Amino acid sequence: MESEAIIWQSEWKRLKKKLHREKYKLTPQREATLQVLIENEKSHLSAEEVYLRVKEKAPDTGLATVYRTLDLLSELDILDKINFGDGVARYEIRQEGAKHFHHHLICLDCGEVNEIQEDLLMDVEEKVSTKYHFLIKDHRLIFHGICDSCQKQQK
Amino acid sequence: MESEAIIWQSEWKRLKKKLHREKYKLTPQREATLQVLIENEKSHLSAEEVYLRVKEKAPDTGLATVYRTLDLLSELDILDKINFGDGVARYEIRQEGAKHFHHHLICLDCGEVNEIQEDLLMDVEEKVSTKYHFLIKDHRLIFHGICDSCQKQQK
DNA sequence: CTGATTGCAAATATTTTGCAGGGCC
DNA sequence: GGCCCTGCAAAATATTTGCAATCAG
Repeated sequence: MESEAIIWQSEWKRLKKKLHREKYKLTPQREATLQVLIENEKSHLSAEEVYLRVKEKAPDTGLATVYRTLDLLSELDILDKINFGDGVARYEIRQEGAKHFHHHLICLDCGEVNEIQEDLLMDVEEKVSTKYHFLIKDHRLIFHGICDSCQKQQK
Repeated sequence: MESEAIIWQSEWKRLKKKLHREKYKLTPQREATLQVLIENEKSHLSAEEVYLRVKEKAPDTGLATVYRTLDLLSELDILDKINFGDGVARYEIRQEGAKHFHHHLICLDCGEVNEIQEDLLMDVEEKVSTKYHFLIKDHRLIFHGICDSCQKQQK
């Protein structure tokens, strides 16, 4: 789809600019890592998985560098580092626009992770920050349960 | 406080019964682990931290056993295993009554973890399960931000 | 008694760090 | 040249597993 290519390009430019602005170099390894993350926007890749895909594009890349890059990109808020509780950190490109939150539905049956894109927590955040005087910067909301298709299969 | 002792005792009995019902043996190691978890209900201990406290009560306990016990107790829904994203699993006694949820406020400054006890997500869960046909079993909600006292210090 | 449970040590898994070398400005 | 960045190997951290010995029921 052409429009996807365009979106992809503008996303790409935005991120390159951001790196540049922060005085970090755009090395082939970082480029490959960013590409992988953009291409797998919905996949919640682990560091190891990112590494394997990066190696396809830039075979000499070391695992340590991938870790360092993922760290760096998280620092810059280009990535979100998430932890679903399985002991592996996962990474995904942060959506543009600070308040564009999304949440995760994890199926206890098939293990699939789905995203939902609404910000459901406006009211809740309001309540929490007033009541507990807590200045909210970010939130993580994960639902564990049974996904639609697994429910159907169980019948 | 006398009432605390009574609460503690009834909690203790309930858990012993649960283990027995499921045909698991109540070994000194498991007893010590449970005690530690009850005594530190609010502390979000890591496996290592549980281990250190268990050793005070039962010095010959091995770390592997603590891991195995924590796993077992999580299986039985006696504990919740939580992951705040720092690479360490943490454990806490599950409150009696399935729907007594609580959430966590993590301060990005001092690292303190506070709990809030309301169930804020009734409406949100309603929305999600209808809209995505997702059968919710549990949820995790974590807020990252700046706690009250750190906000004051920054002024 | 007998299988469940344990401690210990070794194995895994994940992530971080030290360091010497390479490349960009 | 100076410094950022890299790969590699080793270290650090967190957790799991194999196995012979032990213990709870």
